[in-house]
Amino acid sequence: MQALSIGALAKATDVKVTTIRFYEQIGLLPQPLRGSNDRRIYDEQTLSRLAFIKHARQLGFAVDAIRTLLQLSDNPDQSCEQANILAAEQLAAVDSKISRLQALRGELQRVVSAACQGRVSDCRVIEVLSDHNHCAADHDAPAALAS
Amino acid sequence: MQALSIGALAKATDVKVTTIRFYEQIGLLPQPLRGSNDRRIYDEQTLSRLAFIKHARQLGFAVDAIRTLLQLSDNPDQSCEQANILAAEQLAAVDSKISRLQALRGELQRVVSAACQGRVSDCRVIEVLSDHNHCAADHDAPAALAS
DNA sequence: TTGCATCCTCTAGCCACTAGAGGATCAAGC
DNA sequence: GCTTGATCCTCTAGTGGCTAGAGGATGCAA
Repeated sequence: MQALSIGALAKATDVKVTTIRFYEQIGLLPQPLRGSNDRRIYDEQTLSRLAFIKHARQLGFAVDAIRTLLQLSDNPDQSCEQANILAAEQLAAVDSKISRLQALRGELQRVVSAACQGRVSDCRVIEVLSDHNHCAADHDAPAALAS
Repeated sequence: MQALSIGALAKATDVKVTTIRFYEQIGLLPQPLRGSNDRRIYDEQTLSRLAFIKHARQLGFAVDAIRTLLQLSDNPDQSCEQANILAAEQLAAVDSKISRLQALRGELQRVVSAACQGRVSDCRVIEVLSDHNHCAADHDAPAALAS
């Protein structure tokens, strides 16, 4: 059980120092011990917790979902039904994002293949963007997903 | 050439009133004429411009890219090379998002299919999240893309 | 005239960070 | 002992692309 500085924890988990402080601020990580110099001191339990958080974020879980997952993982006697639900929801969300992006991709592909060498006045890219009727299919991807 | 209120423009383009004002504020839409009551008055040119913006946003173009595209479309004598470049970049970005999400999906699929009926202490979902070594492949999707 | 819809401006909130100011402390080398 | 540079601290503000709400003015129909 060795003590880690915030920098060492950051290196060990590949999570930025500022992000670690942020996670503490929003309550994903507990308030750590402090040395006499006021610096944060972490143990390996926090390292595991941060690794868990990082992994869940990489899988696209929102902070609120991670909060729930952490709470579950802190109470091993609870039913894990909620964990299953959260994971299934996340899978569905990713699926829906993928299909939206694929529709988008088709549309963009058509825009790109219309590329021209001339002036804007003849430019198919601009033209296609100007006129939605050029579109083969509806594409209503919300900005947040598409960007 | 009929005059439109902001509400009418919103309805015609399916863009929210507040979003229209926001686009004006960040300079995507010009400052419109104002009636004696200080209300905004739009013409059909602005309607086209807003439709253009909306379409580009649906395709995932960032506001800065849209600014450039609009400037091109305002100057039909310019070369459209830049429009081609922007479209190609956007396609590449979407492609990369799709492949990251697909990697994610595989990972999540494994998490979900590990769903159990028992207690958290036996829960594969939590366990897989706890230990990155369970992962078949690396997945480093930045949060912004994955969420 | 009443009442509701629409409009106005301005400010703050969303998410998950990220960056920077302005300063304290530490560790290594001379 | 002194310098130098890395690391740490807190606090505030910025990112993108909106969205929501306060607090009020105006328009329009019954």
